[in-house]
Amino acid sequence: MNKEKSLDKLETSNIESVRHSLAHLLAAAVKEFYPDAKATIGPAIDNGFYYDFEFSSPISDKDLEKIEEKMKEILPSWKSFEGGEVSADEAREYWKNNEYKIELINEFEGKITFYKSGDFTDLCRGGHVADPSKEISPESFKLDRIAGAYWRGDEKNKMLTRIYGLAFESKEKLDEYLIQREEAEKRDHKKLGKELGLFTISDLVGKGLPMYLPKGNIIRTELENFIRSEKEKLGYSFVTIPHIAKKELYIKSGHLGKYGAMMPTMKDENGEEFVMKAMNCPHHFEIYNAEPHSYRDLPLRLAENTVVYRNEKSGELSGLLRVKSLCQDDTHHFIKQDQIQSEIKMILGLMQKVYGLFGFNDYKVEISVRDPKNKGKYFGDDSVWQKAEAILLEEVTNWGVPFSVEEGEAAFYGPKIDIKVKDSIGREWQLTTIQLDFNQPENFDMNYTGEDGKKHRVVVLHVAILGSFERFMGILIEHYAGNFPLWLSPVQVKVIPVRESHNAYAQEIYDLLKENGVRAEVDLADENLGKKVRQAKNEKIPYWIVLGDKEVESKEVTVEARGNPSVDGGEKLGSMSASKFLELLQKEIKEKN
RNA sequence: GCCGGAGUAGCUUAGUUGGUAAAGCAAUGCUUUCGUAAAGCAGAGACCGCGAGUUCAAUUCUCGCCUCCGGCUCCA
Repeated sequence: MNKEKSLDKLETSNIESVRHSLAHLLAAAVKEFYPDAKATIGPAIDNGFYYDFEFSSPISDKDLEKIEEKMKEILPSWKSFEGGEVSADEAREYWKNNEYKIELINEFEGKITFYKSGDFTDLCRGGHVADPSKEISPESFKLDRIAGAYWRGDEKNKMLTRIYGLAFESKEKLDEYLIQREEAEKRDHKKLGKELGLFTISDLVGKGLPMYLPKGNIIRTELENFIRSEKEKLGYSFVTIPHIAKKELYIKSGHLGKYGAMMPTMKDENGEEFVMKAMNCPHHFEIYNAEPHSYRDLPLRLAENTVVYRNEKSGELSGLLRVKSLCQDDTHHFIKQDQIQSEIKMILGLMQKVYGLFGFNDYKVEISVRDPKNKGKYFGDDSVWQKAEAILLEEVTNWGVPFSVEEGEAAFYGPKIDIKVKDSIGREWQLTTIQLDFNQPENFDMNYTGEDGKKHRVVVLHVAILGSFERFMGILIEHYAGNFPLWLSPVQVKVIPVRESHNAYAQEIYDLLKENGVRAEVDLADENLGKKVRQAKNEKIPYWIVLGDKEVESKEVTVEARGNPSVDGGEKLGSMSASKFLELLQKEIKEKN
């Protein structure tokens, strides 16, 4: 066991060396075609490597093929990586035409090292394979795509051209990855959303403004009802707010100063400026302040499923995952300081219940804390922060899941717990967020009367469990590959008569299902059974019932289930009375599994 | 916003070295009445993303714009 583990580790570090070595090879090949291209940096990444260049004229995808061929041509001549150390002056002289390398050299403290393979020398701290010609198979890597990337990741800097490559231990692993990626793309929520009639985005309405089609709206409504009822069980109070507010509200909250560019504004006939809400906190604060509060009222949890509007950078918008209008399952918890811990425990409990129900196992937990080197940019005193961070840490530790602590990622008003889930092509999206806020209670002067009869400051928790219905649904579509569990399925049962003469019985069964709250459809089309079954399967409907002479005579229904969607053919459940089937459906819908 | 790619019937795609477009599926009509992943036939359906320019002629070439995809940056 131990031995295996250490072997794995060795392999991992070896593949990193391979990927890093390939980045050098890529730069060498690029230099062959574009001698004046400036190579900047080129690290190994998860599935391969990349290298950023400044080209004097743009290159495109079509150029990748020849560069890849050149890499394969050079590879056999690379028998080693020879490293060495140089002085800063020598290094500056060698890379005198490359301002990017010069910038790096000027920043280096300590040794400056370079590595040479074949005719190509690069500034590099090391980590290569000993003999590329022997240790790298030309079949195990492939240039993937081309992209723009700012120098040092800063949008104020010049945009460079990044070439991404894929690299694995073997050709087989590379092929496997490519097939996997292809499979993942099939469950893309944008593609399935269209195929299954879930949502649409109209150019005329505007980009980033998705609209739910009837079937998608069923899923959304079910999600909304679900999260509402879970919150109501825990004693949350639901409220409703308007979607615009006077500019002054956001000046007071500080949002306008910080995020004004992302908040659409409008003027009324008197010239008064209103802002479309991009967050709900200030409205909920005003609801809190509408009445005096006693310590006996706390925790007070104001919840709402409500749409916010955010002007995102246009290149960022993507299907349901990044949009301009999104409905949050937002909650603001108004609590006493000594309730922070129990409240977070409760919220994490709710979150685990929700994630568990959907079978989300592949998520990342982050605790975002202050940047310890820059405490000044956060609100509140040290002791409260330390306490708050300790509580988050303790609660997440108790939970027992792996997590990372992200320094400097806290909100200016407090630390937070963020949960990120991957989409079908591996990108991470934040869903749940739990934020501890000591700033806005001061700002909005939010108080309660304590046992001692004196005024005390409340603490606010900003919480969204699903995050936004849009993003959650996007992730859910990909997670289930469109095969939603029964309770979420837009169409739960399709009634399929074998021949026209069975239509009346089919209609009768359909009516029965509808009357009992089952979302059913009846397929009366003039088509053969095979085609109707095929359609039901393509529509990813969980159950369909086939009705022919046999069923009409026995007064039963023959039930088939979608079963395991990855294998052909449904799962035949046999014949039963309609009432028995209805009972099974209602049980499954209720249990939501 | 920036870099690269793309936009042809509802969908998936073909095509034109410049002469306004082809197919399958879907939809419609007729035939067929069928027991488990696509029955047959027919007609219809396209300002070839939008706007300019070049040309006798532009879906095709050039420019601008819009939208989408991947990436960068950002993300209360």
